[in-house]
Amino acid sequence: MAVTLKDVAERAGVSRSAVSRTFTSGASVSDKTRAKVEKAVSELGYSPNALASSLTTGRTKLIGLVSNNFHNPLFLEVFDLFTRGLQDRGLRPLLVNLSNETDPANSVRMLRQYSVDGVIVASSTLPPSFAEGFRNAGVPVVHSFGRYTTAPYVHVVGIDNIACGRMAAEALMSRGYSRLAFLGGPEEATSTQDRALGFFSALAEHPEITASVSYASAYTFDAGRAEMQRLLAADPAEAYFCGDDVLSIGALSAIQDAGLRVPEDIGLIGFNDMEMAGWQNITLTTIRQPIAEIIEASIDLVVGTIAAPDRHPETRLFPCKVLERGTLRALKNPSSP
Amino acid sequence: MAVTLKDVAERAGVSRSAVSRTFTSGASVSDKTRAKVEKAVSELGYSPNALASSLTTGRTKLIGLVSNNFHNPLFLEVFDLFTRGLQDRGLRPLLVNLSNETDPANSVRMLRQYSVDGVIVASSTLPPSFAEGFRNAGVPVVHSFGRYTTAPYVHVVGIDNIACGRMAAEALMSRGYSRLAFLGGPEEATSTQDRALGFFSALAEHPEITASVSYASAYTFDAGRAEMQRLLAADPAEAYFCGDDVLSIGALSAIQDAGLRVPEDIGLIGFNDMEMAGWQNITLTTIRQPIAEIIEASIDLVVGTIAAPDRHPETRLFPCKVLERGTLRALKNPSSP
DNA sequence: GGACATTTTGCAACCGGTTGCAAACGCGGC
DNA sequence: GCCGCGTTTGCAACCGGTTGCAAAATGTCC
Repeated sequence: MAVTLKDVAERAGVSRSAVSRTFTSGASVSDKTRAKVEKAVSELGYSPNALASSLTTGRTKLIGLVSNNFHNPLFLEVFDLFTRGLQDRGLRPLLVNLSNETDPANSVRMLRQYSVDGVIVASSTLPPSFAEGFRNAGVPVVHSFGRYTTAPYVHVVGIDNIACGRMAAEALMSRGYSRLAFLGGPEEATSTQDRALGFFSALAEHPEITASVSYASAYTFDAGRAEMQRLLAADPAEAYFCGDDVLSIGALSAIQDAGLRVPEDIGLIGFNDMEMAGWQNITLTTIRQPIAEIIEASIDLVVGTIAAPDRHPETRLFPCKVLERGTLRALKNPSSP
Repeated sequence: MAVTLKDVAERAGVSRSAVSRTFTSGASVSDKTRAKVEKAVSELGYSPNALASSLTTGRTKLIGLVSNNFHNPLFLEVFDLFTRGLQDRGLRPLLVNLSNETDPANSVRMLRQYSVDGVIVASSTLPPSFAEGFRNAGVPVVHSFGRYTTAPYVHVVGIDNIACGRMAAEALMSRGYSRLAFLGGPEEATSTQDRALGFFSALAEHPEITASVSYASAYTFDAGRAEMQRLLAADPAEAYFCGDDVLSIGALSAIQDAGLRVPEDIGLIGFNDMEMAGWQNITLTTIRQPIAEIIEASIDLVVGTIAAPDRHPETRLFPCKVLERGTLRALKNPSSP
């Protein structure tokens, strides 16, 4: 059915090796045979079987793209960038959805069966041990959107969540809010832990500022809204740093429904800068995570590690910045008290 | 480096065939050798190379998942369902992002090089010819979210956009709106064309109802908002059927910013029912597209066609229904005029 | 214990490519 | 025409599995 190397060779009247060599760059083929082969190839519509060749070359150009984040709109952008970035380098993403999978070993086994050249774990909620599973199996791996560690065991690309927490605290203080709060995602998410850490460490130097903390049950609209409703019923703070944009939008809707004005009555700063945060019916002030750079670096790292497997694990963190929109008051004039 | 069949065979003291057979169901192996093999397997940590076996079996269990829809949040749900559905059947999605690719032939070639068992084209904006490219190459293919045709050349799974357009028109009329309009997506999208067709055909029987039409430049928030602003500046209709939820939300924001009330001043019905449509700050009345069923059927069809390649191309359309939320007035009592 | 049917096993060929190696070739110089 | 050199070519082995086939082992029945 499918046309193979042998068919082409026979048609062109050359050996199979000759055909193979016309397809591998750097091999020695005379112009004459190359021409014969190319003629036969186009007549027959041949294209080489990548999987068969991977058997001998040991390279499949398959990259496992593993994630458990199929509910955060930000990740649609992430998948878009990953797939295009990989394609541009001639690599193919084999997508693995971890949503209903708890045992990393299964994914490791599966991806090894397909002898992927490398793996990208794209998730801020998976534990580092997950990516390490691949590393232990000898598969080049990068943990994207992962947590910073001083002694990394796998490549990590992401942001400094602690610094971001600090940045959020400073943004709120510099706008004159003094009763602050952190509304985190699930307490067990390392991203939430780190952001809380940074947030409160920045506040430590400002005893005049009060701050409280609470956690939504998930990085979702409903969880953010529910938690904010609970907070409003008690004693709400003046400004909130929310763990995530989706959460923020949920919180925002609760505040608006309560008849309070944003940013006059309550200020809000989100995290991620997903596309929707900029929509004119939301205009969420948020901290932008440079996902394009993170993804670019992740791909670079995985490609580099495929080429040099013994390469030292590396951590690359990218700076975030506050994106001014409509849910925080204007900056206080720094010269006035 | 990697442990192979041969290693296991030597360790277990049996032939390579014996090892292979313990892994293929239905093959005859004695309990004794199976035990020996399994012992060796677990000692060595062996797992069979799926790609090597695909060479002889002709099955890779790889499914090309092709899409150009990486900006509509609905498609994150779509990818989630597809990847999980495929995984549950032991299939692996090889994701192809068509966003910067115009020539279908490239994708066809690439997916054939990886000898995928089948392809799912998930897009409402790609022309039928795209999916046909795979069919012509002898690859089982299903066009998900595709357009209905009476003489299908490939499997198509989706909805009846014409019926949906009609449904939207009826929803608006039954709520007492009489100056209607269709605000479509890009005019060249077949989904938009069909919905317009249905919409206006339902209106044809009601001369007392007036209706106009316009098109946003894309299925995006900004495009919806911009087009609605333009409409508001002229002579806006009383109720709009929008081509898509994202578009609707853009339009909604324009209406609200203009100080008009929804649904009192202007009614709005969207399309798709993406997660966000149900958020309490949106509460968009919309027509729900049963994506879970569509995806389930798509996977069934591609699996079925892999098993029986000569199977006749089939079209499966699923019914949509209006989802009552907050952007249309309440139903008019049918007994009153 | 022997004849026969049934199961289990290993051999060897094959899937579609790649690649080391040695033979064949082409070419310039004598 | 012959020699020596660098290129090009085909052979054959190999990558990691599967599978048809015949031989070997096992089981059954008398």
